[in-house]
Amino acid sequence: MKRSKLEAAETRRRIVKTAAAEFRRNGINNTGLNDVMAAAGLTHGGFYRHFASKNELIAEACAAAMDSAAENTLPSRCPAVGKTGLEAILTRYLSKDHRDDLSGGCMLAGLGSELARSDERTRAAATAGILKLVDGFARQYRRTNHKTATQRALVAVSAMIGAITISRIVTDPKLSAAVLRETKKHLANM
Amino acid sequence: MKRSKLEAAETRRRIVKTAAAEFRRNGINNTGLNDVMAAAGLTHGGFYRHFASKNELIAEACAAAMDSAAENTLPSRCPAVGKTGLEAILTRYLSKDHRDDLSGGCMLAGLGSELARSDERTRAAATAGILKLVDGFARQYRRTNHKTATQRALVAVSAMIGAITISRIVTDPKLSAAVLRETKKHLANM
DNA sequence: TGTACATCAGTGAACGCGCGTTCACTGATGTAC
DNA sequence: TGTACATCAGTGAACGCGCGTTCACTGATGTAC
Repeated sequence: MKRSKLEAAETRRRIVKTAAAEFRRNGINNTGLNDVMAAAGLTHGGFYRHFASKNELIAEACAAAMDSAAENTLPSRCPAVGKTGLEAILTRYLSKDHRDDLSGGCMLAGLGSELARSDERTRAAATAGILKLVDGFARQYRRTNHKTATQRALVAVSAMIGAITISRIVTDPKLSAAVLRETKKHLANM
Repeated sequence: MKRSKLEAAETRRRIVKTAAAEFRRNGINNTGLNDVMAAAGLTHGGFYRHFASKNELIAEACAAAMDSAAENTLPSRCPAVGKTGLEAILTRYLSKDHRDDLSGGCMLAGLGSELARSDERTRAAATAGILKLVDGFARQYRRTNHKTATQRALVAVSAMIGAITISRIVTDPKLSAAVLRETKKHLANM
């Protein structure tokens, strides 16, 4: 049965949001359209009323996940007392909670090597998200000129993503915690 | 037709080595056993004479790729004149050549997010490789006590893997180069 | 404002395809005498 | 050392399954009069 335009737009948004979570939880390649549609409370047949292909959904889900990731680095979302914005970001990003939260965590850490093999559109969406992240991070370096701050932020974002990735691979819990702890310590004093 | 034990052992080694390259080139999930066996000059039917499952091959290929990665960080393999061992490692690892060499490059950078979802055996093999890498890297910090050197190496390895991953995702060549350049500069002065 | 019709979001079955895995078979290798 | 037989590495066809994609259908929504 046909739905109203409003309902349909809402459904589309729900599919993208659900996909962003499912892709991060199980990997893009391990997540079928059936899985996504079922998790969104739909049957898989209706998928192509909203998207031309799985790749289109991947690109949109990537953009959506990167937008929410960029929001997370906004200083307004880091109101912890007695900490600089930078420390707050590092504490949250390099936490065990983030490490253990695949579906809600940073898409770059959760899907990094799969994104590197994705098509141009998906990688462009990821690139835009990375730039937002880097910019938001650079703004935390007060009293530093813009160029230097951006350079530092590039390194910091790389290290953060690498640290979460390694902390998820490693089978030794102490090593996993050490990677997060040392990376956080290092970046806080950068 | 049956092959001699020597030939069979050689075949097995070839399959593992081929798999390590194919997995890195196309991703573990995107690489079928058919692809691996064909690239090794065999038909897929014989696979189960050598391995119990694809997961067994993944674990062995991971171990093999990590061993060769660890060898690459040995100072003996970095004989560049006028550079410290650390600089030589950073220059090679954070190069465009490495970024563009998927099948021969570091498995952690090429398959990071897929490894994080792999089974215990594969992740244990990756962990052993990471420890070797970290240890080899820590040894480059002469005149630094072992604990501090290891902590620095943990951060450096995280940043290196993150930087290669991001440099492969990003669609802007200048941004890609900047990530490598800045990460290298930062880690060299660490 | 009410009516008749076109649209199209969502359903559920079906498609071809490639995957991991199994199996009967072949024939050279390895072994027991 | 030679012979007879068991082993098993590799082949190629086949399996069941899940995937991305397509399609006929349904019936509420949106539109034209």
